[in-house]
Amino acid sequence: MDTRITKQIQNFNLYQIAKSGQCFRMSPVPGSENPACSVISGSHHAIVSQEGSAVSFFCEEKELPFWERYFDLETDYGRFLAAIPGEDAYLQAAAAFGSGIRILRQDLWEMIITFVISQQKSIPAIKALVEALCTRYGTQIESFVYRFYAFPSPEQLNRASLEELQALKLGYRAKYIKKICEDACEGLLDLNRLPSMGYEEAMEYLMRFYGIGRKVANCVCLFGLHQIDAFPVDTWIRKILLREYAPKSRLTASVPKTRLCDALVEENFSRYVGFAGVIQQYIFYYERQLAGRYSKTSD
DNA sequence: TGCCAGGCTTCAC
DNA sequence: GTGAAGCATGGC
Repeated sequence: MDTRITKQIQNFNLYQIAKSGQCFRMSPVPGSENPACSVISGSHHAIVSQEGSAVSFFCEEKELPFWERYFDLETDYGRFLAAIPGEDAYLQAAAAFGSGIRILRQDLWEMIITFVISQQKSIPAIKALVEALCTRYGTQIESFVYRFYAFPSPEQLNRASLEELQALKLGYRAKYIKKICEDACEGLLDLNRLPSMGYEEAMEYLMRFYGIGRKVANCVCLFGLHQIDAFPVDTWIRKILLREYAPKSRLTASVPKTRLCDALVEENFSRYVGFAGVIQQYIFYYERQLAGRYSKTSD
């Protein structure tokens, strides 16, 4: 039994969420009246549309609680926006620009594989590879609207040989994914343990696995475990830190840029206890959207 | 052709 | 412990 529920939600923008680079299976529905997106997470599917603060969820009735949790509807994001100090003009502008972003509560396993894939890839390329994995190894599901492929389980994905993964053009990431699948199937990577861990413990645990470094582990923590103190530093965030937060004297000093970025995150963003990851998403989205205005690199 | 993309592992020092 | 090199692929 499918249903349509409309809710009034503040600080929610479907378009911004879809473009925020945290999810890769959320796509605009062509020809829809209001901005509408098809969203797939794990083996769940919904159509979500928005008109002003009215957000409508089209899904099977029993799935509604899943999507309420997925979009983190219980959290007051206005509180985070209000906590940004006026003296940080860049952050003020970024937060105002992306004030409808939410940190999605996504599937842990899907986040691990997706962000291993994300290394040195553009967002459109990541989407294409994730979709290829789902189509090739995921279970086909008849939704209330159409057919789609669920994200493959560890067991399903582990059926792929290294050669098959390489054939999907995963490049050097293929061997990482193969090993992580083996570890997950053998219980070495215990997906049930991670949700009960704190941020530091989860980071340390995730980084033990082949192909998961600090940035990927942070993304998994933020988007798969809802550890919203996680602050992933990728090439875009690094660019912002060095341009907006590093005085010239520190740029010319002989301190390696990676170390400087660590210090800049600590000095400028550690104050946002309990929502640093939200702040990170604001600046990531802002930077990418502004870059997209001047080039076609942004999807 | 060269650079860049939600980086990581390996290796030399 | 640290920094550079090498890694696959596609888009611009």
